[in-house]
Amino acid sequence: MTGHEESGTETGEDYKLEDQVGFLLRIAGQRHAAIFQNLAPYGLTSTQFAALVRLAEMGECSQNELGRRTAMDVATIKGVADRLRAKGFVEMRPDLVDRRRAVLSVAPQHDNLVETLHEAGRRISEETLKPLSTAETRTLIRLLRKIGGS
Amino acid sequence: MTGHEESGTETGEDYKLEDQVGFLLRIAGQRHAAIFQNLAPYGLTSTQFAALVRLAEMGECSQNELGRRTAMDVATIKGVADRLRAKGFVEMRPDLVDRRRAVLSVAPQHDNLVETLHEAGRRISEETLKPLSTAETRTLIRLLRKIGGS
DNA sequence: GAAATATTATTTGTATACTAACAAGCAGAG
DNA sequence: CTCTGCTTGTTAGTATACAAATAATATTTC
Repeated sequence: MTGHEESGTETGEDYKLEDQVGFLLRIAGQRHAAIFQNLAPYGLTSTQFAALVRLAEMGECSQNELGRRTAMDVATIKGVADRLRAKGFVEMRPDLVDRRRAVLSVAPQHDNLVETLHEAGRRISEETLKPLSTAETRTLIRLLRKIGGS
Repeated sequence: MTGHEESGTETGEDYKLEDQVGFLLRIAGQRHAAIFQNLAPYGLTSTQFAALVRLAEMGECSQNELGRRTAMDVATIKGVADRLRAKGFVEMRPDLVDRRRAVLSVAPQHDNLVETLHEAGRRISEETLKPLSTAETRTLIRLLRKIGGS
């Protein structure tokens, strides 16, 4: 049942799953997720981390805008924001001007939180990129950004 | 509230979310998933596609082994296999030798399925890699394989 | 001001993806 | 043969991720 090479015709330029971008992207993402889980503070997941870092950068932000700035769907950012609120990292108050909006902000009691996050983030990226040289790292970042659409 | 640069000390080598591998991997994966959804035949998802291609390659295979060969967890491959069976692409029969096992195989009525899958797979990879040159493509594949752990 | 349009947040449904726990079966050591 | 350890498949729980639909509110256009 190994017959994917019936004859010597040119149609059989065999398709290798292991060489496809999508497959490799998934596997690289899996390894990164595993590293993240080991090194991220407070049990934050990768998306929770991203949303929190971005929110700290912006000070205050509506939920949907935070989603757009972290490449998350409206449904996804809702779940992430809910869990960040449940963990006490994020606060929510109604917007007095636009009554549709809820304004998110980082809970004030976490003062050096941002520094902790940045440091952890750097370690996580470093560990993920450990198999690469400095030049390769720069190249990978550049190419990933290109196929991501920017 | 933009204060992440309190002074001119060297601690403020600012952390850019957009430059982190994990963030870029997620976004690249999102774009690939969108392309996949547009070009994949029979409404197959990326993981369903991978499992099906691999199973066709192997002829027959236990569920767990198929998972290992496609980089999927036992819990993940179960869901994928269930959905492939529900769609009629995959059949399951008990293993007579090892009574724990269930042997999976591609349903026989889909004869040119593999060719269709390979062709679609090539188009999907091509579209995903469209922003890159041929040399860049080769480099990306190589670097992704490296950080994926092989 | 009223109507058409857009935005914000929510909810439902589907599909990965992992952990952890479990039962059943298999294989080797003693 | 029995005990131990391993593999196989299943289930439950948590967390992305997206589509699609909905309700409430803003904005734009006339």
